[in-house]
Amino acid sequence: MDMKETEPDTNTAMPKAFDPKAIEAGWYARWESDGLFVADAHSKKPKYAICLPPPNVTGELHMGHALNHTMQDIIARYRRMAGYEVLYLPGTDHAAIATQNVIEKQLAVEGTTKEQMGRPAFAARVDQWYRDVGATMVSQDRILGVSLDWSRLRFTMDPKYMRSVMTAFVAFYERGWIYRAPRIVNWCPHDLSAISDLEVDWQVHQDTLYYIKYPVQEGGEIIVATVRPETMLVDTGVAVNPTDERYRSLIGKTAILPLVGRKLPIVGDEAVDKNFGTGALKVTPGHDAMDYEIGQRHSLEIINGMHPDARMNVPGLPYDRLPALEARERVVADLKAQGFLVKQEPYTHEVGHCDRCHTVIEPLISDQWWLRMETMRDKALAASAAGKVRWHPERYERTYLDWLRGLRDWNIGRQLWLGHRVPVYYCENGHTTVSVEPPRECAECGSIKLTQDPDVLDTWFSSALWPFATLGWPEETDDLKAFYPTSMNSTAREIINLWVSRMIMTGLEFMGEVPFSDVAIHCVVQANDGRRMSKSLGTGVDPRDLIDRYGTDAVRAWAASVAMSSQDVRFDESRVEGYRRFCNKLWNATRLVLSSPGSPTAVVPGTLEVHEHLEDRWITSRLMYACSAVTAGIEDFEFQDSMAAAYSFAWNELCDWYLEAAKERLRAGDPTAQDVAYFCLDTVLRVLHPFMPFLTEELWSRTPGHLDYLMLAPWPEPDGRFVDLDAEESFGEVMTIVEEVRAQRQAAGAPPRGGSLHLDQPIDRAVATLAARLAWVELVDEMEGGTALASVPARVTFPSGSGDNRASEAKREAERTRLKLDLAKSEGQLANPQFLEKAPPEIVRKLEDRAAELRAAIDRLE
RNA sequence: GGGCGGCUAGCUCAGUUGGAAGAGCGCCAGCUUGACAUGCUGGAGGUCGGGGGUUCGAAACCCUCGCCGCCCACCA
Repeated sequence: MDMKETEPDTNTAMPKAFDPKAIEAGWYARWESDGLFVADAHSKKPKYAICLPPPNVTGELHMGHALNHTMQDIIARYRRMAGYEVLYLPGTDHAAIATQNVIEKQLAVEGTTKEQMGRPAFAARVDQWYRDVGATMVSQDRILGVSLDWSRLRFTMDPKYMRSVMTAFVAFYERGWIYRAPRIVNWCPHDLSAISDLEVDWQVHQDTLYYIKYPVQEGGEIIVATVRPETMLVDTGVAVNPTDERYRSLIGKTAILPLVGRKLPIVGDEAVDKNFGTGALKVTPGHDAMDYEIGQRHSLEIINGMHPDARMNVPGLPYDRLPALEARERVVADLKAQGFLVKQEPYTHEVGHCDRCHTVIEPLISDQWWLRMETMRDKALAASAAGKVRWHPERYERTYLDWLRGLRDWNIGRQLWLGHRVPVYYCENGHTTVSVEPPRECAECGSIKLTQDPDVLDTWFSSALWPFATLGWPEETDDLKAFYPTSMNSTAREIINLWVSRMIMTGLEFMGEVPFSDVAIHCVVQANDGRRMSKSLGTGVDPRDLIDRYGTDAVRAWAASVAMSSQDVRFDESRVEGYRRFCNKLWNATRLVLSSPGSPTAVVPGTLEVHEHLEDRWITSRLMYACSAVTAGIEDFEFQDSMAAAYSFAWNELCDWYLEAAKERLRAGDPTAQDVAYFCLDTVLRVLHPFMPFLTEELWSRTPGHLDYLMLAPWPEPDGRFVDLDAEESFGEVMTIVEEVRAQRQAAGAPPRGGSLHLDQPIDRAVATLAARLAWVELVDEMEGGTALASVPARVTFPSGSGDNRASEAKREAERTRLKLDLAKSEGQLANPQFLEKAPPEIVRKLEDRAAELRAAIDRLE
């Protein structure tokens, strides 16, 4: 924007328009350098703690971060103002598998691979990345105005944090919950690692279902169906449902595997679905989880038919070392040639992909580290039953509990190049030593020739410890004592099970208490066409672009207004723009009040008597309402309600009505008007500060008597003395009259100001004078003709057009029709005896009042 | 396969115990009104996804169907 447009006004020294860029960085730097974000573990105040969900150090702040960090910062700032000692702790996550993939992609662009670089060079590259990108992500939260305690910045690969991770591993190991065992796992052929069930991304595939004939040794044949014919090469059985009449006689017989010749026992197993395919299942225990279990039940042989890179491992067969898909084609061709392929049909199903590199997952047998979850699961279930964790919205508690109830052992080992190495050491004599610090010698035989297990831990293993590892656990630090359990956690619903559930379990296990009492799940922002926001689809919106164009406060206000409002929301830029206008509106409202002459009489706004003027009584009453509504919205995690209440108060009540009503008094330096205006501004800036920290701090600093920070100002408590329902009712009448006169004026084509209002019957004098003033008409004692109003017994005339031209008459006619229609509806309902009998009396009375008003209005118009 | 959420004005969304349908944007008309044209004023626009039911009364509660989206799940 051209700065010339915003030249200072001589009266106020405030530019005409709010320019976010001019103030944001300055305020953040001042808050930070004055230590306003730093928590004091020794404070006597009640504590409120939030550990920022550590963003993966894989890139940049996205929309999810913007929503989540805004939400948390709203709460952190609110709690500080409300008298709490707030710890809002930042950090980042090394995100082993995700980071490895990001860096591998960069290497590919550079024409190299991590294998070519070797481990040490790759590790150095990763360290450099963590330093650079970690710094970038920190700066992004500063731009967002997030009041994080940077003195306590944590990283999951920090030496202290690693010690926490090792301690947890050893503790689990010593409880006997960690074990190593071969099982079917989700194997990613690209990352050459196992991943957990939760890291598998299921995608719909259009595939082919092949029906293959297996001859039976004792005579006849059995036909099986499969989408992965290449796996038949390592089939070790055929299964049918024991209740299936078609196949019952075959159980116990032997099938001959085509192309291979292996003898396959035919077994009966309940797991087989009679209605799928032919009802007969080829059993491949080495490459399918269900087959593995069937195999276990019937002691079938397990053959591993695949190398880690998804090439076939079938020595002696022509398919050996072929990639799975090529092998599939060859197998199908050979089956067809030899007459074993009965038929093939299109088949739609879901196929697991690695959620980080999107490679198709191959289920295969692998020796892995497992963590038993039973005890922790039971403690977590008990904690929920005891109401220790409140979910917002509540329905997500069930999502969490359902998953928890079906929980199985967690595969915590990964075969990646980066991450926390498993603290397990082997000696040359085959002994195992598990210890937090690298041991000097074998615990059993004293051998000093030790090698560490090559596996690293699942990233989520370390994230699971976040709420207490960041506070120093296992040391009994002051922070840990002061701030654990923390108060709230908020995140995206997709990691409820991956992360939130595991924090609850480890928190209960190691700290004996749930890690936080509230969990808030924010919505997902979709692209404006309803698709997922993603960089690769080109549907992403970068929060920094928005901040650039609309300012941080507008983006935060928007984030607050959508984050908890529903499950998903489509991105609508016009809403962000709307909040930018709101910022500007507040800016100019402040400018108006500041331009009133003299200095405010009241040192503390809101301390003068406000009885004299109706508008003063009204706006202060509305202020109390708005103030309570904003507070309730934050307390209830319904930030959209807070924003709506503050917005409509500030714009539709304070600016549209109060400032218009009090403008002349302000210009005249009326102390009460100034007091009320400053009171409203002061309060609304306070309650908006958590949502729009920069603008509110700037405006507050410009209003008289504010040398300190708004950020440190107390949260306003509604004062019952200002609640004035009579004033609200009277002012409501003013608004009705003013709006009707305005409408009549426009219908008459009259100029914006001028004209007369005559009361045919007396009404409240204060209402009449205020209404006349706001409607720009003169209250007169005598009047000939004129246009009758429906809302009050009064007539109005305007300078030119005099209120009786055709447009005006048409409008009056339409109004009469509408009123009559309404009256007919009301009377109809009042004529219904069942309504009179069964509806609550106050509802009946309300309707009667309304009918009476309608009749009066119709009379006036006729 | 199970579960959850959504379907309200042209668009994006509010509507908390059932008691006269709302906002922002867009649209139309009028305003260089001494805070703001990032503004002000007036206005048009909705049988609240379809169909049943409960009730004096349903956008809201129940049933059912239809789309859209998400989560969970070892049916080849």
